[in-house]
Amino acid sequence: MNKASDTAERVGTNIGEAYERLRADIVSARLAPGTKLAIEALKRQYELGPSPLREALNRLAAEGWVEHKEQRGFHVVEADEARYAELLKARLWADSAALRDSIAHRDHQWEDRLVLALHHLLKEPRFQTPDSFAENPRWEQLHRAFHMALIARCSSSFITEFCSHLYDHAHRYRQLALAVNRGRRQEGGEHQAIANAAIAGRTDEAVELLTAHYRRTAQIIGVVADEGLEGSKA
Amino acid sequence: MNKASDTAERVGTNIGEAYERLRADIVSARLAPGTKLAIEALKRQYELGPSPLREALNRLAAEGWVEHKEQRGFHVVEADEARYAELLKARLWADSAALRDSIAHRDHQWEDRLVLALHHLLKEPRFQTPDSFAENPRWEQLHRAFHMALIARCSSSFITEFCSHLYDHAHRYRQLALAVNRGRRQEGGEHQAIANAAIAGRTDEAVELLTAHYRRTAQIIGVVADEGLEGSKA
DNA sequence: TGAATCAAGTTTGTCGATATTTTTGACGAT
DNA sequence: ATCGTCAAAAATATCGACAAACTTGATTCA
Repeated sequence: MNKASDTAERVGTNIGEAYERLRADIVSARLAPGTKLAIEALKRQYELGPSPLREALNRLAAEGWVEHKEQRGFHVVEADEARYAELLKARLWADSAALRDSIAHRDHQWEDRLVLALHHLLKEPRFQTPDSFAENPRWEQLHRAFHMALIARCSSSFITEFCSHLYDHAHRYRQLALAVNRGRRQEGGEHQAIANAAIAGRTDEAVELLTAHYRRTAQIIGVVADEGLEGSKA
Repeated sequence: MNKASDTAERVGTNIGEAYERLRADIVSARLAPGTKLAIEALKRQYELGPSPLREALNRLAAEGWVEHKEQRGFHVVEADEARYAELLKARLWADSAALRDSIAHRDHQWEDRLVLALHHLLKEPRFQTPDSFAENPRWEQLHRAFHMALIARCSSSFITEFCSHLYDHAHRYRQLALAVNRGRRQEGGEHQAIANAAIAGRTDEAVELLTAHYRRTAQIIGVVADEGLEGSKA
């Protein structure tokens, strides 16, 4: 009788719920880096038993969201500048490779999906209200969809999944920065330009624009990690 | 009283044991692709309770070793040629990038570690007995250590961990192939040549040799995946 | 014969309780 | 005061039991 709501909410199992909610709370920075995730406390907060929570935490640990030390519980993984620099390097690299391969394998279906993703993204306002600093969650969702659409035709799902993974980790840093930085990014048609180059098959240009896009984001977040990884460019 | 052995075996927690053993059984192909991993059966086989097993399975699911469907349990993930092709592409790309960066950041400590890893690898016989097809597990361990030593100086741990992950998945395919193929690979000094080029700072040559090494392995395993990923070379 | 239905059996997902380990905090010795 | 020791408290890891979901196989109807 703990699913007492009257709305039809057949979401799934409790472990699924525990996983989704914990993950969302970590990525959105509602759970700060380093926070201890004690089972007893989580049980009260999420109103779930220990088993679903522990199983969810194990999955999150494997995905790099929480750290697990035997007999010492789970902690939200730290987020410092050094880690962000490593994340950015991996991202510049992985997304460049994925985009190159995706463009090389492009087809009409990919193109259509990309055009739509861009269209929807451009229509959506980035911030909740014109003068708030809180991001519009719907925008974030469309932003993610756009970036995934770019690399959708990459021929190795290991790589696209890796990119997807890195995207989420980067998103966490963006959210963490928002809580401090309160800078409001204006990206003047960057997404449009990337999509145009990709669709036209101008691979080098598309990759260049995409990496510049990431580097600019990184600068706003406030990390100087411009060295880049050797060989990330063609 | 279930740790009744008299030998001092303080390995750790049960979830650690469940994780290690399940993982080892999957990677070594003792558990075939597609095998159902029913909790009740595992409880008997590994003599562990359901909680450690479920937690371990959740971690393995996040790492791509098992698939989990809600209310339908866990299965060892399938291993077909298409997946192997995608794995190989990711590997060619990721290891090339990691090796380039590692060489760019090389130092004496890295060099020494690499030389030692190579030395130990060359000393160890590859197969258990001269005419068996079963690989020597100690050799496999040293082989892994050698490949990790190559990319150890890569400046993004996200990438090295990704490579490490891909290595293990590739290892599983190697083990699966051994059960059928029984081909005995002779690699005439390939590792030596890669290490030499890397230490000498001949980046392009080292990457070339490494990718050739992977492609040759793939051919032996029997998959034609030579297209490669665009942009994997400098 | 073949498809659909339904009940029995099996398995998953979940909880509460418990043993073991870690952490806390008080106490006393240097 | 500082350090070390030890007991009390808290937290983790684990188990066994149970409810809900899925699977199986027998039975019925066309």
